[in-house]
Amino acid sequence: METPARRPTLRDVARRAGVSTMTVSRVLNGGENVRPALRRKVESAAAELDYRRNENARSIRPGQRSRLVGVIITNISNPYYAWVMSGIEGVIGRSGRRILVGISHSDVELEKELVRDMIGRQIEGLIVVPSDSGGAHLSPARLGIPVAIASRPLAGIEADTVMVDDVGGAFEGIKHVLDAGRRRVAFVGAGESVSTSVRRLAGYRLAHERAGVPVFDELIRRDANDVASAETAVRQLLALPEPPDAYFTATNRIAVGALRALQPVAGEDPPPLVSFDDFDLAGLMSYPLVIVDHDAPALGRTAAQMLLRRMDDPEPGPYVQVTLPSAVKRVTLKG
Amino acid sequence: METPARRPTLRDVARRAGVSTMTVSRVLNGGENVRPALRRKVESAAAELDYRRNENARSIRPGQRSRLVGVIITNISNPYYAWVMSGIEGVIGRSGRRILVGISHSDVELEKELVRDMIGRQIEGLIVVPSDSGGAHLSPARLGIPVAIASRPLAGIEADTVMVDDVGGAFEGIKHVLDAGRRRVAFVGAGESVSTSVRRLAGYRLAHERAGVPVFDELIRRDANDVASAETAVRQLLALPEPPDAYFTATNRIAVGALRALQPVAGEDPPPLVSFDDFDLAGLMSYPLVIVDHDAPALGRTAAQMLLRRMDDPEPGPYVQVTLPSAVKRVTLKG
DNA sequence: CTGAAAGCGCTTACAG
DNA sequence: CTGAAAGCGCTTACAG
Repeated sequence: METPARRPTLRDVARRAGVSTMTVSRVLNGGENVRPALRRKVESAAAELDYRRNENARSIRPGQRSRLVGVIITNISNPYYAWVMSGIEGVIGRSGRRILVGISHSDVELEKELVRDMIGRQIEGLIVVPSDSGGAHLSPARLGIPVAIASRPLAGIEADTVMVDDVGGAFEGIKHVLDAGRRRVAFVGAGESVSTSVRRLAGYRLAHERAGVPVFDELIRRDANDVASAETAVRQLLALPEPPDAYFTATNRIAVGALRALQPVAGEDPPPLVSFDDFDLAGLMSYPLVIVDHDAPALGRTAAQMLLRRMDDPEPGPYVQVTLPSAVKRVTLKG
Repeated sequence: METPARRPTLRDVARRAGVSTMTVSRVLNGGENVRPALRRKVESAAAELDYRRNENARSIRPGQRSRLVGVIITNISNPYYAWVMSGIEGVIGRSGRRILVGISHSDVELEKELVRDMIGRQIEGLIVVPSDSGGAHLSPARLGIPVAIASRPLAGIEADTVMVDDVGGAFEGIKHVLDAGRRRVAFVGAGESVSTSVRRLAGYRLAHERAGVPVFDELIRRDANDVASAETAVRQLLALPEPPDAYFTATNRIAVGALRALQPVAGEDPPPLVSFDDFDLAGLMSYPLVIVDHDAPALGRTAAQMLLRRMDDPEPGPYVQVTLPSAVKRVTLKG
């Protein structure tokens, strides 16, 4: 076993180079106003010791920025959020900042605790895919740092927000199957606490209203959150006396579950599936599909850009709300 | 515009509660040996100010732990790594620690920079899916903190390592199609720098050797890293004078690309596809598949557990190398 | 049970 | 160009 190996400090480097700590600090911060000879001495002393500045110590001085951004998402194992994260990381990483990541598992209490902890770690800004529609604990005014909200708008919170055109995308997708003559379109999504689902349901209703087609409550399932619960919900819809003649699924995970239930029993003219969000291999499925898609990495990139703008600019102006487009991307219905 | 809002400090709380900073510190650290009356005063002062301790300032004292773990992965948009991350997060989060995340994009220089930066931020431990097979910069002895390597073993590095039984899984999958009479099995994977691919190729060769079936170099493609490059490689294999009668793909992303090339031209008896890694909807594909699977979250969980053990135990003993099983999980070949 | 002093690793004025 | 002093927000001994 080696000894606990205290990490070298500024002072160690100074001692080794035979200069004051101030000179080392100057060299580390760009080396302005330091004689080249001294600078070289310091640089080689630092290299020999494998010295790495303690960023935490540095950042306790007021005015010093931590170069740390907090990102809280609800769920990392869902590929959709992984894509959002990828978009965030690209922008934040390129700005030379690091990411402190937290997973809320859609639990508001955990989300609050994550925020508090991150604030304690001196994040300069926060990007959140909120676990709920409420949330005064996410207010930038209260936290004292910029906040960008991704994916869902938050009631009564002043913060930059980016989301997807859920209503418009769902509307377009549903319209597609209504135009094709379908009259009993099922909605399979999550409950009222998931505001993307709420808005996609609004698009569903709107499309029916515009087309003058009645909505049947028995076809609306709001208890599907993942692959398994979606599969169950669709099986139950299939068992109705008068089953749906088309399906709308509010996320790609729900679409996967729905397909597991639908494909095995697909007959001559299977009820088409309208999926909000694309998924791998959608293009190879023999099952009739309408894919409503949007750009998940762009959601992350936009949130990150809004955050950086507000972090860098002391007078960034009023909060903005950006809605990214979502539209029917691919259709594999016959005819 | 509100004022820049200096965050409240220990001193602010002390002043408001009419006590010394020491008393506040004691209350914050559990409240042992503080008169209940004072403790309550401090607690309400802290609550009123919405005080949050500056963890960075706290952690500069020697002996104080940062409760921060670094995680570096090569790629976050690949669902496989998102699953690994999910496993890591579950274990680390439950231990009350936070995650500083870095994406190396398989770039060794960026990986080095990320490590250096994270060390500067006082991480207590590091989990890495390495971008390459080398890497003295990942040595725990050099870094002075525990390191857990996930997914690929690193030559000449003393560190806890967890990986998947690549050789065994590939062997079993290939054996399956050789037993079914296939004699020209293509290998589609990445190059020598991706050691999982290297080991899966070893399993491929071993299965051929054991079965006494020759390996044809023209059927081995090591230039597939993602969906698009895999699709291209398989198209070129299909154009060979004597095309393969089966395919092995080294990852699920490669499988998706291969399917895009194979399914549209599938005839009577399409060449079966052996995929290392499961993927969504594999169970619904009409294309003949052999799925070799392993537990990606378990890879992350195991790495995190190995790291925590070494972080908490000053004498954790010699480094361990854990190999998680991988086996044929599902077969949709006819007959 | 409570607090004044010293110090963690670094940087910001301020002298020279 | 260089460094001694003071201080960031916190905690660790040490007195009382």
